[in-house]
Order: sequence, then structure tokens, then C-alpha cells
Amino acid sequence: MSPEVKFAGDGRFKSDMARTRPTNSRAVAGGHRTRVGLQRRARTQARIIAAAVRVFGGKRSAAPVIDEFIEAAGVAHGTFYNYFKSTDELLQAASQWLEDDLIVSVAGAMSTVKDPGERLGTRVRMWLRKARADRAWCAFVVRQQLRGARVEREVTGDLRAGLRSGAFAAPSLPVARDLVIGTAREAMVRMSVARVPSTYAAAVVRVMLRGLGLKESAIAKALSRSLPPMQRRSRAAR
Amino acid sequence: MSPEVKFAGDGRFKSDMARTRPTNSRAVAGGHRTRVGLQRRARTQARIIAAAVRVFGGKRSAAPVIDEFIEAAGVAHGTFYNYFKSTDELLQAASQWLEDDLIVSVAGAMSTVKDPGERLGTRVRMWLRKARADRAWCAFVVRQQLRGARVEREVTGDLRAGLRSGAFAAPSLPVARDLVIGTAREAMVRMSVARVPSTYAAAVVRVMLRGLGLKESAIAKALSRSLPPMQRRSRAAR
Amino acid sequence: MSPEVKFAGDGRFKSDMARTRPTNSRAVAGGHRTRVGLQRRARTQARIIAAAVRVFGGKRSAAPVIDEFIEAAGVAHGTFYNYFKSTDELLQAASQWLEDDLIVSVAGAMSTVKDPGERLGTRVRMWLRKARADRAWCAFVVRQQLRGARVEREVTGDLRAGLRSGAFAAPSLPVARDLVIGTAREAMVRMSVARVPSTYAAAVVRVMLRGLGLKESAIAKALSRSLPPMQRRSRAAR
Amino acid sequence: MSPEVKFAGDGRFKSDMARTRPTNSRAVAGGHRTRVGLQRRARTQARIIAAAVRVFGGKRSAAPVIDEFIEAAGVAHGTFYNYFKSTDELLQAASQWLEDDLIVSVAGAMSTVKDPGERLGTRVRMWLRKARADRAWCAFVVRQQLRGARVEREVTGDLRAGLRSGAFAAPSLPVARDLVIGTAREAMVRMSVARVPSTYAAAVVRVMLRGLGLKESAIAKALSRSLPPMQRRSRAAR
DNA sequence: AATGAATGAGAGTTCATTCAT
DNA sequence: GATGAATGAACTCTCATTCAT
Repeated sequence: MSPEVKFAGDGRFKSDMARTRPTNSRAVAGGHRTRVGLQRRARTQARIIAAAVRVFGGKRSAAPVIDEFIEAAGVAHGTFYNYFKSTDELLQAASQWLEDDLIVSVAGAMSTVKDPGERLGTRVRMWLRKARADRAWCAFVVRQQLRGARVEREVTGDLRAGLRSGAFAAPSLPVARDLVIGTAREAMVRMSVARVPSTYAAAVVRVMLRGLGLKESAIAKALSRSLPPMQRRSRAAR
Repeated sequence: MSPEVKFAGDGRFKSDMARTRPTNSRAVAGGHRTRVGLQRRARTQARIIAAAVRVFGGKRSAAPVIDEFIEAAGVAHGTFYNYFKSTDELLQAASQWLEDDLIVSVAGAMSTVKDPGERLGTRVRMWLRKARADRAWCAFVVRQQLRGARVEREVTGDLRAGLRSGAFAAPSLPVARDLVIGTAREAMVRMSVARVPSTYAAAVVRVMLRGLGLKESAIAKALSRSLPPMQRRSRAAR
Repeated sequence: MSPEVKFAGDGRFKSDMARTRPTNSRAVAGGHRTRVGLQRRARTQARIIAAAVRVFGGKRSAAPVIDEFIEAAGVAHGTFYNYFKSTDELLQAASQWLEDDLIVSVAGAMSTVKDPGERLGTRVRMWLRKARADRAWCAFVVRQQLRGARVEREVTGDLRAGLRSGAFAAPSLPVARDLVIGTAREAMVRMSVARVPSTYAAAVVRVMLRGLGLKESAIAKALSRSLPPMQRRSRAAR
Repeated sequence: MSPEVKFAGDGRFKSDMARTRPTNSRAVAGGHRTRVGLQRRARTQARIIAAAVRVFGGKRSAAPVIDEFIEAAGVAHGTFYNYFKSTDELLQAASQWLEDDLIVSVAGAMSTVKDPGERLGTRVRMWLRKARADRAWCAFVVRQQLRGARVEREVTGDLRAGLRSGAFAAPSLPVARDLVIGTAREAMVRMSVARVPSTYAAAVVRVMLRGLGLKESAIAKALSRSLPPMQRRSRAAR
């Protein structure tokens, strides 16, 4: 798990993440120094984000504390503020990075699956596999309430397709969504505090698909699919 | 919703909730002043708890709290510490009070229901009815993670019975529990931020029971039961 | 020099000086406790303001630092913020208090003087007497740029009257004003860093009135007036 | 207004302004590179000083500065410290440069004027003309308190001569000095925040000389002198 | 019991300064 | 020489907690 790849482009988020001290514009032309500086920026930012995921995921209590992030990342106070204006902005960035990470790795597997039941089943199985393999990731996502907009969109897409095709039989889309998200989230809560057997993910998906009214044969088919191997982030920050 | 009744006995929790100043032992002998004092204690404590539920449920962020609690309760700083050693203790107390409240009101309805499917269905329907009727309660419970030990025990009991009797068909108890708790919680998250139709609760319970493998006929029967009227707490604090 | 009197009313500025923690409104009814609390508030605020005058007047460098005020006043960090939201607000309050103090004490003497030359001369002599007697006051006023609106108004009033009556002969009101304020300020700068002879104030007023074109006989008359004794603030804070 | 000329010699102040890195002694031998390097040094330093005058003059508050200076000068943090050890040193340098600038340009005009009243009048008129023409200069000088040692010396010289010759009639030298400096300063304060009519400077000088007891005929003579044209600094930095 | 002024530890933030490139 | 990422001391500000009344 490392935020590195994300910053390959120009070394920082294009979004609203304003640096405190703007780069001298005359230097942008980009020579060796510029490139080196950019790389350094990217690495530092990645380290802070990685630390944030570790710390926030591991925290028991509620309040995220800047000092902890700073210490975990091994940077100075001032450095933190060169990259993020607040804890919230950091958490936002980390969140988005993690979500993108997941979505991208899942999207590959999705491209060849057409059946809504299989799609949804595969998707959730991949999440839970990831959650089981990476406790920090799992804890972070749970604490952040699994609120990612993209995750939401993907799940909703699968559900809508399944409801329309008649494969799913839920009373309404929101109800179906609450079943899927709620159950998956609770499974991840469990994973973030205890080990679960390797069969756990499949079992969860089974009851979830049952709840959606999928036929047992279709459920069996969805669960028999073998998942593609987990993608690895290129290099680790720290 | 008022914490009053709970404290009828001696005006405070018997639990580990140590008062800062020990009760004057001479007063225990119990004259008029003593009785008045105890009533006052009970009322003040109830006001603080009620305020806590309102404030904590209504809060968006995880931000600071004590000042808000005492302002909402209309008491001074010092007064707060006469009753609770910390915010956490207050939240604990409020939590337990709310949970007891719910369990008690549900327990009545449960006594006449024997079938595990019907029991679980009725139980969850009553929760969701309560959640829909009392947004502050709902928000508070959601924020507190629905972690009540008694709630957990009751649900687990129903599930174990259903699995043993063959009415439910989940792969394991933990999986079943995650399905039920997760889905219910997600429904409550929804209720705490938006209005839902009156049919929502039943629909949620339907998919939940389906997920547990209950037969459609049994589901229909569980959902057709009419719920007993909601119990009202005796008197309101403030 | 003590801010005490000013707060006799309700113990705080009526202006925009909002307390951080609002007083519990139910307690306002005002019994013994209320009165005691108000007095305490008034005294603390007075101490902070007095300390501010001392510290800010004594500072060599530019930046006023909250820690210094706090230490000089002998209060805790939190206490400071119970009274003032920022250094600036404190300085504002101190400024206004000092100005009011001066104006009030001068106003008494003014009531019996009608001639513009005598009025202005007496006014400035009283300022400089005060400045000589209270080095901290003098330094504070100098640092604050002598920008008080009321001071400005009073001087302008005298000048306008003198110009209209023909007693003064300056080319314009602004020029006259710059002569008076500039010279007085520079005299105070001197007083804030060194001792001056007791005749210094009269000498300054002499050249000032000369600059305004007052006749020598009128100047002599203005300077021969004996000043009323300096008023003392009732009680000292600290 | 440009600090350039000043550094023609060796590109830096001879004063106590220690460079962080000592000049490479081998380079002193002086080839093409050396000359180019020195020119570059001089230009960069001039840019920083010019920026300082602009920024510091334009600032309203007393707030932080270095970042603003380097941004305005378009140099990096490190570059700044190649030239000045601190903000204070920069301000000192800028101050001295501005003062020298003024003194030199005034000195020329002075050489032909012998009468103390005329000398002082001409001197102040030239200051105020400069202040009116260059708002940034004016604001900078005002903020720096007009504390230049040379300015002080020149004025004192004129005053002493006038008092000895009987042309001036002030009670003492310090009083005369406070009248002159204070009034001029206040006029400059006014100029730094608002436009004044072209007759303003003469009017100020008139009341000032009156204050010094100069006869009206002598004042008229001093004010009738035409001023030599303003000198221009050779080239502009930036 | 209740009050609220006072407290101070600790979180949050800035900015002058250094130094590897 | 110039650069700018990194630094951390110094500052501002908040808020849970105490205690005299």
C-alpha cells in the first residue's frame, strides 16, 4: 500500500489542495532541479498520506490529531502544512487515493463480467479480500464510513442493472443498497478488529445475494468464479 | 424521550459512575431535605443526559462537546462534573439508558412471539419504527455505532435459535449477525439524514430475512404481524 | 493608572467585546454570587488592560505578543481569551480606556476656558504633563500613533474656532492640525525615551502656538494659566 | 527609485552586512566571470531592496514580512539570505539607501544657500516634494520613524546655526527639533494616506518657520526660492 | 447542589532559517 | 549564485477540568 503511483504526473493533487507557499513561477520551465524537486515533493506527500492511513486506521478514539500524523510520517510540523491545510484535507486526500486504488484494481476484473449478480458478487469479494489482506486499509475505510462516491456509484450501477433485468428482487434500490453496503461494512468492521477465516468473504456474499433474491444456482455460479490476482502498488513509500 | 424514570431509585447510576463528592452519610437517614435533594439530583442528571442525546445526535462533526452539552442542558460547568467524570462517561450513560429504553419496550412485544423469524423480524421492525419516529435517538445510536451489549445479545439469541431450528440458513452465526446488524445500521444511517417512506422498515426486514434464507411464506407472516403501540417514557425532562 | 472605574457598570465593555463563553442567562437575576462574579470579572479585565499598557509601552520591537501580556497580567492563557479575542482587541480596549481617561480629566479644565489659544495651550500642556508623569502611558500612546478619534475631534474643534475668530493664522486646518499633533507627538516620543526638564512642555506649547500665528502676548497669557491638579484614578489594579 | 547605483563599487555594503558565504578568494583576481558575477550580485541585491521599500511602504499592518519581500523581489528564500542576514538588516540597508539618496539630492541645492531659515525651509520643502512624488518612499520613511542619523544631523545643524545667529527664537534646540521633525513627519503621514494639494508643502514649512520665530519677511523669502529639479536615480531595478 | 471565573496542558499554525541540489 | 523543500521554535488558541463562592 503506497500512494506513490498516484503522484507520478506532477507530484501533487490537481484538486483544491493549495500549497501554502507557491512555487516561484520563473522556475517552472523545468530543468534537472525542477524534476528532482517535484520527485521529492511527491515522495513526501506520499509518506504523509501513507502515515495517515496507518494512524487513522489504527486509532481507537475519535479525534484525528495532526501531531500523530506528523510523527508517523517522520516530517516536521511545517512540512505537513506545505502539503495539507488541515487534517480534514489530508483525510480527504487519503480517502480519495484509497478509493481510486480500489476501484482501479477492481475495474479490471469487472470488464469481462456481464451478469449483474456475478458483477456484484465479484466486486464485494474483491473488496473483502483486500480488506482481509490489508488491515490498515480496512480500518481506515471503516472509520471513514465507506462514503466514497465512486464506490457508491459502482454498486448502484450493478444493483440497478440487476433489478431491471429481474435477476434481483429487492423492494427498492435504496433497500438493496443498504443491504449490500451495510453488510459489507459490518464485515469489514469485523475484519478490522479480528481475523476471519478465508471462507468468510464468500459466506458474506452468499447471504447478501440471497437477500437480493438471487437464485441459489446463480449465487453458486457467482461464488465459483476465481478472482484475478491482487494488484500490487508499484513501490512502497517508506 | 426522557431519562427520568431510570433514576427513580436513588437518583444515580449504580454502575461505575463515581460521584466526585461522596454523598453526605448523615443525609441518608432521609428527611424531607434528603428527598427533595434526591429528586433534584435526578432531574438535573436527566436533563444532562437528554441534552447529550439531542446534541450528540444532531452534531455533524466529531468536534468538541462538553460546552455544548452543558449549554444545551442549561447547567454550569461545575454542575456537569457533579454527575459525570467525563464526556465519555456521559455518553456511556446516555447510551445505556437509550438501549435499556428500547430493549424494555421491545421485550414486551417479544414475550408472545416464539418463532425465530417472527421474533427477529418484529424486533428489527420495532427498532426501525423507533428510529423513524425519533430522529435524535436514531442519530445518536448510529454515531455510537450500535454497540450495545444487550442489543447484541438479543439478536444473537434469535439468530442462534433460528439457525438451530433450521428456519435460518446462514453459513455461520457471525455472517448472519453481520447481515442483520449491518443492514439495520445502514437503514438507520439513512433515516438519520433523510425521511423514508413508512414502508421502508418492512422492506428492509424483508431482504434481511431473505438473506437469512427464510421462506417467503414465513417472511410474509412475520411482516404481517401488527406491532404493539410504541411505549412512551413517563415524563419528559425539559 | 488603573482601568478600574471604567468597568463599574456591568464589568465589561458594552461594545463588540464578546465573551467566549456566554454567561448562563438563568443566573443573571443577580444575587450575591452574581455581584461577586461581576466584580471579579471587572478586576481581571482591568488587570489585563493595565498590563497591556505597561508591556506595549515598554516594548522595543514591533510585534505585540499575547504571551507577554498574559505573563505581565499574571493570568492564564485561557483567562485572556475569556476577555479578548485577540491582541488587537485588547489594544483597542486599552487605547479607548486611556483616551477616555485623558479626555475626561482634561474636559473638566476646559469648561472654564473660552479663548481658543488658551484652550489649545491648556489642553496640550495637560497632555504633556500627563505624559511626563506617566512614562508607560506616554509610550503606549506614542506607539498607538496618537490616533484616538476623540483627541482628534477636540483638537480640531479648538483649531477651527481659533481660525474662525482670527486668533490663529494657519494656511489651512490640516496644516494647523499637523503642526499641533506632530509636534506634540514628537515631544511625547522624546519623553518616552528620556527625561525632560519641567519647563519642556511650556516651551513646546510656545513654539506650537507661535506656529499658529498667535500673538506673543496671547501666548504668554495661555502659558501663565495654572493647570488644575491631575486627577487620580480611584483605585489601582494590582 | 532604484538602489542600483549604490552598489556599483563591489556590489555590496561595506558596512557590517556580512555575507553568509565568504567570497571565493580566487575569483577576486577578476576575470570576465568575476565581473559578470558582481553585476549579477548587485542587480539581485538592488531588486531585493527595491521590493522591500515597495512592500514595507505599502503594508498596512505590522505583520510578517520575509515571504512578502522575496515574493515581491522574485527570488528564492535561500537567495535572500545570500544578501541579508535578517529582515532587520534589509530594512536597515533600505533605510540607509533611501536616506543617502535624499541627502545627496538635497545637498546639491544646499551648497548655495547660506541663511539658516532659507536652508531649513528649502530642505524641508525638498523632502516634502519627494514625499509627494513617491508615495512608497514616503510610506517607508514614515514607518521607519524618520530616524535617519544623517537627516537628524543636517536639521540639527541648520537649527543650531539659526539659533546662534538669532534668526530662530525657539526656547531650546530640542524643542525646535521636535517642532520641525514632528510637523514634517505628520505631513508625511498625511501624504502617505491621501493626496494633498501642491501648495501643501509650502504651507507646512510656513507654520514651521513661524514656530521657530522667523520673521514673516524671511519666511516669504525662504518660500519664494525655486527648488532645483528633482534628481533621478540612474536606472530602475525591475 | 449549583455556579462560572480561572486554569493550563496540549492542539493547531506560522514563518524565519538552513542546506542539499 | 540560485533554488525551494524541509525544518522546528515560537506563537496562537481551545477546551476539559478545578475550586472558591
